[in-house]
Amino acid sequence: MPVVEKPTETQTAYQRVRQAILAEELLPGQRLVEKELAERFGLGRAAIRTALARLEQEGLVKSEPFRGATVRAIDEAEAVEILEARAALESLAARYAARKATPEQVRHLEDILQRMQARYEAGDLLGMSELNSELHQRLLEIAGHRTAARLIESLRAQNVRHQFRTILVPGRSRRSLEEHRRIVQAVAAHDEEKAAQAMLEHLSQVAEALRQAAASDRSKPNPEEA
Amino acid sequence: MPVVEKPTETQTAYQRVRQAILAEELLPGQRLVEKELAERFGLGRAAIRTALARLEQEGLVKSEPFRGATVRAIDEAEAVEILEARAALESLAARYAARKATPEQVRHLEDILQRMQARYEAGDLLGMSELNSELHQRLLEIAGHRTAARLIESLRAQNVRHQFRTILVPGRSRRSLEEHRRIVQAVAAHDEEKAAQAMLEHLSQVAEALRQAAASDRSKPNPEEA
DNA sequence: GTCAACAATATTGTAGACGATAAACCGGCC
DNA sequence: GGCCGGTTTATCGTCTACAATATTGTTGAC
Repeated sequence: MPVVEKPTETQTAYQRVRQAILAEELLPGQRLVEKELAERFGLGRAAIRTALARLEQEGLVKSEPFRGATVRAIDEAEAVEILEARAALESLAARYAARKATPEQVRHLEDILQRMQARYEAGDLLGMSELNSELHQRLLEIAGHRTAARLIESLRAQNVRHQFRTILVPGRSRRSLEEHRRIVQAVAAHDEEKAAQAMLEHLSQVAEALRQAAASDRSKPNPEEA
Repeated sequence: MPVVEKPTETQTAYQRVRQAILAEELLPGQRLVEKELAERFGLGRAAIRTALARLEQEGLVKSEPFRGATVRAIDEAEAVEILEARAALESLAARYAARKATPEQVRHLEDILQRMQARYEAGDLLGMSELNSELHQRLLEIAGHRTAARLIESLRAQNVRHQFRTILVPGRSRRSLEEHRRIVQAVAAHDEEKAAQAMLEHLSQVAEALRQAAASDRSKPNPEEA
């Protein structure tokens, strides 16, 4: 019999609501009525309530007294801020990864890189983006810096809605591939300084691409967004 | 008549408990029984409950299902991690501060620096530490990077218990003064790169001092800690 | 037709009771 | 004396009900 610790309602509430926000089933600005969510997920209002409190602390939800909670809307300027903070922290993590990576871990990173290359050549930008996330995730694990990891995860969650807006910037995917290659090379060489620098530049480039994408959106805005 | 928005119980609960932890009235490892806290602060258990949830998300409290919450204990290794993360983020903030500081703001920074110098010459290490905090705080305000500011504040809160352990390291205060001077100079000169670098080095030095203090603690542990 | 006062409604904030769980306790057995 | 089983207790997790508040809708005067 597997030891399946029965999770408490509050925990599942937190995860379900969080997941719904990350999956964009709940959109920014949307009201989060406690009773509604309770029924939707088959949970009690108390559970939803504390979940919302935690999510607010995490920055995914905004709530005002007696007026309820909404999914926090993050505009372009803030998305850039978040990316900058991520850059600072992931740069730290990359430094740690360069210090601690084992040969096997390096091989794994290089494997991911190769698969990214294959997706790039196949023109599969979405698949590339997934591998991108996997690479960053793996670097965090190698770094073993739990404080940085926690913060980065939180920042990444806040930016889910903006994560795909850069991949269509012309030439971006090619440069992205190159940036990742430099990061992995530095980690493989245990060059801490270079790894930190490469990661910082990489995410700065992402921020720049996001600015461009946002600027292009402003000239021909997306009609889907009512 | 001033518009004193009557705060809700949950909000006051959050602030009171948080304050109590930061003031070290509630010590690491100490149990946080909901009913006790409710009576102590004259609030309902529900309010305390959500306050604890938020504080857990913030990293100040640790709680396990059905076993209650405790003030999270942060050991030396984690304190160093937290300082490193702070360094990365405050470095970013210093870069922004260098970019955006007005002449008046620069004067204010220099004023704080002068007062630090005075305290240093008077041998008033505690006063110096206060001005230290004020300087960092002021830099954050000048930077105007709210994402970084939020994270830094959270990290600083987690390290309150370790913040004074470095000031007795021999020669530390003199070097600290010099490090701050370099930061302010770089900001005054609007040299972003230099400001970021100076802040990174400063906090790395603090981390180093903390390691030393911890090592010295291990050779002759403090008898006060039962 | 517009605006202000007021009533009705929806939703959150708070209180208290009850069931669920884990730790502490107790008694019997070896 | 130490260990295992059940029992008790403290505390948390959840539910229900009610009070407080903001928002919406309605009425009436001008």
